Amino acid sequence: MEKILDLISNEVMRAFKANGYNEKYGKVTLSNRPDLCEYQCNGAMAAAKEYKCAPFMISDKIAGSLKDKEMFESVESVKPGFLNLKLNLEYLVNYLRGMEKDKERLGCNKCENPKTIMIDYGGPNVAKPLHVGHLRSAIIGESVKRIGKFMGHNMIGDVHLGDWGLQMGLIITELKERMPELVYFDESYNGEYPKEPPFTISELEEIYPTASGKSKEDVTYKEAAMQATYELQHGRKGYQALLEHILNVSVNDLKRNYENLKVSFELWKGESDAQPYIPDMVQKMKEDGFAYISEGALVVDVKEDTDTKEIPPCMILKSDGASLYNTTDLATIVWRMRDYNPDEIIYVVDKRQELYFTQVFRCARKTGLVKPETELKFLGFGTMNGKDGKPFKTREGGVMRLEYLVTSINEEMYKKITDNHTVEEAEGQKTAKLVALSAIKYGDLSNQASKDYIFDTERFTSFEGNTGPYILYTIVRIKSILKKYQAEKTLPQQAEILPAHSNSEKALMLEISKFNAIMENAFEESAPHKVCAYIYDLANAFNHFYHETKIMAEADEMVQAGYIKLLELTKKVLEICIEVLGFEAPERM
RNA sequence: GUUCGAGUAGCUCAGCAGGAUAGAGCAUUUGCCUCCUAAGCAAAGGGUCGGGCGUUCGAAUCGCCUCUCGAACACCA
Repeated sequence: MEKILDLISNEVMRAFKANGYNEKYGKVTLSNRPDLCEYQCNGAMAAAKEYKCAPFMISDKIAGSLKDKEMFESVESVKPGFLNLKLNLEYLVNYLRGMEKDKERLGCNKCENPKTIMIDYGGPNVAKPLHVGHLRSAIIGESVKRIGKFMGHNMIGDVHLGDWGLQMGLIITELKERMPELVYFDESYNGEYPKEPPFTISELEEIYPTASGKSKEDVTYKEAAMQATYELQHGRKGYQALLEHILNVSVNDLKRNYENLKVSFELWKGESDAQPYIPDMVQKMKEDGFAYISEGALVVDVKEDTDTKEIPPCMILKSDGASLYNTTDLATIVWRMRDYNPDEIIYVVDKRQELYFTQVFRCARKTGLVKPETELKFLGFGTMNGKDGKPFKTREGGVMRLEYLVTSINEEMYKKITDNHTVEEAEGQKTAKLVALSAIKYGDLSNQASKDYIFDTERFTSFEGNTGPYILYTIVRIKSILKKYQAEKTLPQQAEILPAHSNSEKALMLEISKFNAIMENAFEESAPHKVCAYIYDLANAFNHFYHETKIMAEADEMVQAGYIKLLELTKKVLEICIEVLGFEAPERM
């Protein structure tokens, strides 16, 4: 369906044109004076300059020719030159009926030209637990992906594991010290390696920090780790078998953690998957004359004439010939283009890496790794801070494990729920998990991704105001009425949404009608927070209506049935929205 | 130092292709459960939109200057 704002704009633009003015002045916006009107057009004041006359002369004329249009309930021309518009009830109701008919998408058209978009939003390291630093990337990336999918794009999420480099060597070295008898360390061994990993995830999570600590103090240990890394990367069989185990154990655990957050990835690729592409890529950059030696390192110039600041060259190989993060990221682009040929790649990464990614993107473009029209988008997010405004830490000052954070909020939530109601243990736990997740995700997503934000556990778990739980509560209220209605009667065949009986009902309808425009805009700007702001408004509008309207007590069957239809539509809109945000509502709470 | 970002109510944040009285939530104060879940609704107080200058009929929004804070600035990822 066409967006309602466009339909209105088109009508007003036609009126401008019909009166001999440039139609561009007919653009309509949402009213910022809801007490006066629902939509407004300020074009007359801008047009006054061009046509050298008083603004209200123009707005009067336009109002005159719009007055009889069935779209509007009222059109007023006000003082300097505002056009204040109110939508006709029938017109609005018809629009909602149209939305309702489109059961899956509620009138939100899929995009005309679906794109293949890869989205890189994980970045967890193998053998290290997820910590709060991984939260934003996961939450924002997942939501952007879901919004894209809803709009009809082919979205491919890639976790992009940190599974390459010294950390692997460190783990192997530590394992060797602890269990030198393992066959993986026997170079003469030729048989099959055991299927069972020689460690559990919790052992692995302890091994890495231990090894990392040792390597900082003990030079020999570090050298051993570097040697192990080298041998691993050059095909030592036993080590590669160990790497398999490390990956499997670690990835299983990561998947479990991400599942708890309702985050999933289409691809579980890692930095190691990019390594095979490096030699050819580097070779080609040299042959094509892009890469040259500067201060010993192999670099590609990426500065442009329009730069307002110095953009250092993109380094491809260190002066010792080793590859680095840039190399891996560029090589990752190589396989992504080769295997998926995406129209766009989105990186959901800490915003502090912006300059770095500017270099990588420019280098990829300049050296022809991507097509000229391939979009490389940096979606930087800000830091998650504690209540003191400084980066989020545990009470002891360490990095908080994500699992711990989630569990503690789950428990907090369970307490609140059981304080308020008596619920069965199992249902209470399940509800607590859903509500907790909404608190965490909404708390994050309702902020603009690019800004730092304060993760205030108390605020997020207090459930008042603009929070995830408030949204869920609204949905639960609707579900509750619908259930009650269904228990008592069946919806008449001819039931339809009827023209609003009150201001609050119309206000609710107006909110609902914005749905497709919001989704489209949220996708275009990769901005989940717009969806949050929308459902908050929608939930407010509903609660206002709910408070004024006794739905179950309504005597007129058809009026009541109309309310039920409106409630169903409201619920669907809310549910689609929280679905793209990445959480869901319980039946009761 | 250079560049980028931020500065809006006591606190956390919206608003920023210029528009009519700058909006929410929390906190504070006050009403509303014989009535579909009060995790709700209604209402009050609270602001020189960091400061200055400019463009404009009109600026939180655009331009310039300035102050404060944060971040980034080639061999880390």
